[in-house]
Amino acid sequence: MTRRILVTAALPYANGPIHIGHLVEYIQTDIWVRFQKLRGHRCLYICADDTHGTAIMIRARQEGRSEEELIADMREQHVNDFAKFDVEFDNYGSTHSDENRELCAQIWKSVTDAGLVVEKPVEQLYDPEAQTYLADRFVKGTCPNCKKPDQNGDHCENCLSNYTPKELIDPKSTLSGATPELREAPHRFIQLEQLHEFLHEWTQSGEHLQTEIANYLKGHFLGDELRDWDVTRPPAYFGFEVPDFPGNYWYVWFDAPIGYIASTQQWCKANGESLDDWWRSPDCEVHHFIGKDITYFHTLFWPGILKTAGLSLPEKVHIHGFLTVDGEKMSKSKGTFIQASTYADHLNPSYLRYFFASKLSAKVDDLDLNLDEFKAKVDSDLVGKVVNIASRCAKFVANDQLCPQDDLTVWGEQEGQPSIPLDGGIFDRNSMTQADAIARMYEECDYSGAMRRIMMLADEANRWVEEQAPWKLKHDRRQQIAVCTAGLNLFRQLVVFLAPVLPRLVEQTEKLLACKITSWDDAKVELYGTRVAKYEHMMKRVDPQQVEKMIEDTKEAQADDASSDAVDNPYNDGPEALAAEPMSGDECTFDDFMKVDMRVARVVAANHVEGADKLLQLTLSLGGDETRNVFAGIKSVYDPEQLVGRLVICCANLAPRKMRFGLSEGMVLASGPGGKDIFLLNPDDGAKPGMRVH
RNA sequence: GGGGCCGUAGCUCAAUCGGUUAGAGCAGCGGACUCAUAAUCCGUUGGUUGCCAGUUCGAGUCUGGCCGGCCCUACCA
Repeated sequence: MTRRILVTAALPYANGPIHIGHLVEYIQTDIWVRFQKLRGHRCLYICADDTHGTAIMIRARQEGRSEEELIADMREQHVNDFAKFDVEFDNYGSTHSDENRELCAQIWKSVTDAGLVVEKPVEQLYDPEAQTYLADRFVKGTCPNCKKPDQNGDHCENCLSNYTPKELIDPKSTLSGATPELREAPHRFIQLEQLHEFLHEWTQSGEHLQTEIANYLKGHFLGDELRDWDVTRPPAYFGFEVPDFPGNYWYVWFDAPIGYIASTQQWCKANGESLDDWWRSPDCEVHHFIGKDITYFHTLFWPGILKTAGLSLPEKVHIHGFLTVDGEKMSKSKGTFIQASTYADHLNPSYLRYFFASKLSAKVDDLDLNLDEFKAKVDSDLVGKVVNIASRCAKFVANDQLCPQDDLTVWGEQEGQPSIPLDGGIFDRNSMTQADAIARMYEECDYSGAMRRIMMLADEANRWVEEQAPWKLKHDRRQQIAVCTAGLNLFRQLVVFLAPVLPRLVEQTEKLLACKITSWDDAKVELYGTRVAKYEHMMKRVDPQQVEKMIEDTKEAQADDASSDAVDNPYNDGPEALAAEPMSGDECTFDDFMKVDMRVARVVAANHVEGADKLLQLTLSLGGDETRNVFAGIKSVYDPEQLVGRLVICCANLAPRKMRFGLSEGMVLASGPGGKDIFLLNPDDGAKPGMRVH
């Protein structure tokens, strides 16, 4: 039965380039779509740029051009990047389109008519210079709790306390530097709670979501009343004006998912199809692929809206984890924030498609890109196993033809004895049992399982070629061609299995064997008699130098990005630390400095403090009988045992301070923002306790 | 602080409903081969399934606790 399937990947925000983290999703989705198409289903891959919101507005202002210019530019970049990785959309739209404006209006009307919309006043900080309301992340000020300056609008990195931006002392807008004012404006909300029962049922039915996601929603949201969702913003805002609420705009998250439908609409117009066949038909399955960060929107808010508007609910929301590089979150300062274009400048995109496929499962787990593993996997699996089969067979039949069907059969010695296939039945076994098993894994998004199985088959094929040793059959040309024909058929079968992942390998194979691959069932049909082209390498091993260059380029791009006037230094230290804690403007006189008496000290005892979360109690020796009892907030990083005996720097004449746990008679010098990042200062070898620091 | 997910060989991952002696690939080690891109093939080393208890005829799998890691969230979800 032919299915009708509409597939979306999340809309990338038009505020930055595509990086390899994004690509996990677009490649995962692309593989699934290519698989469905290969199976003969009608399948659309729909995506678009997400273009609205304050961030785009601000950026356009900073660049001195219109939002439209900015997003047009960005869209072109995104489309180029995706194309480099063979991510093939049926339509790539934009949320800033006429189609989307109309659909937003229609859906808004449905939601309003259903009685889900209410208006409530909202107090928010307003930047009078930039003339816009400020989201928390656009406000900085002094923490009301610990008085630390330059903290974020909603929480303090120093004392970890939380507050609202209006509690901040001396708040400043990060957009203009102006002091924001507290203003009130009406917002429209969607009362999701009215859909509670439906959402509970839909999310918990076990059909539409991975179990861990269903559990998460149940534990986190569905146990309580669902909060009203604030879906409009007062000016200035870049977005669509709400028709029945003049001067106000839909919040970007209202119109973004509707962009899926708008982009489909564009495709329908271009192809003479009806939108209702894709979004209002029980015969069409809608599948969303998203990252776990936007779970809430796609599993509660979005189904609620679709249900209310009478549109198709997703058959499935496929949620994946984040990409880490070498086990850690991608980080600009570590040079692991690799952009798609930077990767494509140096390495073959097929490598990444295969690597991701080999690591993706149907679970929400994060997936790690370890560059050593990346090289090992690509070299071993793709070059050593799969491509190798072609490489070792094709040259014996180059510019010749594959043998006829009869030559692939080994007849019994005597009349009446059964015949067996030359390959011992490998091809038939694969097409009868393996093809379906692998297809099931693709369908269930268990790509890693599929890749594992395909590699097993590649091993088997290599073993068979080894046994047959076509290179030893020079005396028997006919047999040599027959063996190579069987080998190349095994190879081609594997290429069909890998076709969703490696479209370029498909093209190369089509050229080599002069026969198109258009369907999954091509894996079940052997090829005879076609002409074989001269063999050329289909894929090279990963060049470590290129990997190296990619990382270097990434670091450079980051450095350019961070500070254009930075002094040339080879260490690539990022500006983040300084930015997080700007330098004091006040000058310190020599006398001021001399007032602080810093000494080398040895930790002679260190203990946990009962009842204290962050403190350790240290006994410092300044040599002789001179000791200091000091409480230091370094428990999160240091164990008492590892501290005893080591040298530290302490401020010896700090006024003693009574603390809850006792008297602290000094301060141990350390650096870092706190939390897991605390670094004790220590003197070089040779220093003696009691020495003064000048 | 609240919640979720995870922990299996050096690395990446399997293991159906709880069911035989926990399996693969890579890396390592020993050999073979030389058609193939230092590719391939054969053999082999390697695990107290994070720890402790419980349920069971039987636990990697179920329950409780502990340890460790990751993530979300902390009233714009």
